[in-house]
Amino acid sequence: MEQLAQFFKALSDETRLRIMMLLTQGDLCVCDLMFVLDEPQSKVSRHLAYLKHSGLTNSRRAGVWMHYWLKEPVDNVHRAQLDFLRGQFSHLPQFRMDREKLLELKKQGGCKAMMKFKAARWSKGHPARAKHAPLS
Amino acid sequence: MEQLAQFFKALSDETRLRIMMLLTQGDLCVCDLMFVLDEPQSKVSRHLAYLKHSGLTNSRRAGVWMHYWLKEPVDNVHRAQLDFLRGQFSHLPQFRMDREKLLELKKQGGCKAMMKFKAARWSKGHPARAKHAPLS
DNA sequence: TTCTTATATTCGTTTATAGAGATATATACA
DNA sequence: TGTATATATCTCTATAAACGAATATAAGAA
Repeated sequence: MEQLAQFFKALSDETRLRIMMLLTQGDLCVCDLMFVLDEPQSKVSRHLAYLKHSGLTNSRRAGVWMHYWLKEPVDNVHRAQLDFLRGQFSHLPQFRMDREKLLELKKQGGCKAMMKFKAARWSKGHPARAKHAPLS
Repeated sequence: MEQLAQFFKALSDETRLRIMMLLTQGDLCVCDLMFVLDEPQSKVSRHLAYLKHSGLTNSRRAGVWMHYWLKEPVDNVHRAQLDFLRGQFSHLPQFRMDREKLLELKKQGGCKAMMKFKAARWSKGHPARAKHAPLS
């Protein structure tokens, strides 16, 4: 029962819910998620760590990138949980929008290309990066 | 999505999970739950209030007793949530034990009779009630 | 009215969680 | 060696939850 409660707790945060629904589409790296969720890196990373500790995801390093994906179910309860997520809620507006944004991202070359784009924008004076902008 | 996250949060506590599973058996009063869960009154009452605020239960006063039951689903998401609970987890050991204890309670005359029994025990010196015991 | 009972709510404390921003780590590349 | 990048972790702050104990409320009985 503790694991069931922990599963529910892991899904009780909207950011983690969105992450889990996105991971039903396949494995993703942190910057994919940063882009789709439009949330800061430390936030995304923290929630990914939470999901991993809850036994819902696995991760693997691929060079500089960390890839996360849904762990294979370890028992019938776990399997029922994942089926529930996948089957019942994918039509909710937020999840649908997230999926579309992810699709668009992939179409444009994935997060690698997108990060370059953002970096370019930021170097032109994005306030959160101003201190890293060229001095002249 | 907020309501989905709230549903998960409501079920992320083991006491509330046990209460929800017990309510799938029919409506119950607070003292039924105190007996089955073996938890103090304020704790049971607090979690019942939480479930009600989360939109998962309804309640009705019947004399001195408050009865709680599962709210009828208000939409398809809600219905899926309840089906999920009912369908997948009733075999887990804790829930099974709780159900058996509830059955036993009902067989013995319900919480009304049981409270009398406990009161009798307590008046003989149960530490938690010692201050209410007769002085001589 | 007063007493008892079933339940709700408040109080004080403790622990958990979420967040932003800063810093640390690990890999790749020059 | 650096240096840049992707990610993880830490620090600090704020808010939410959970708990037991105590108190309040509401209904019934005496």
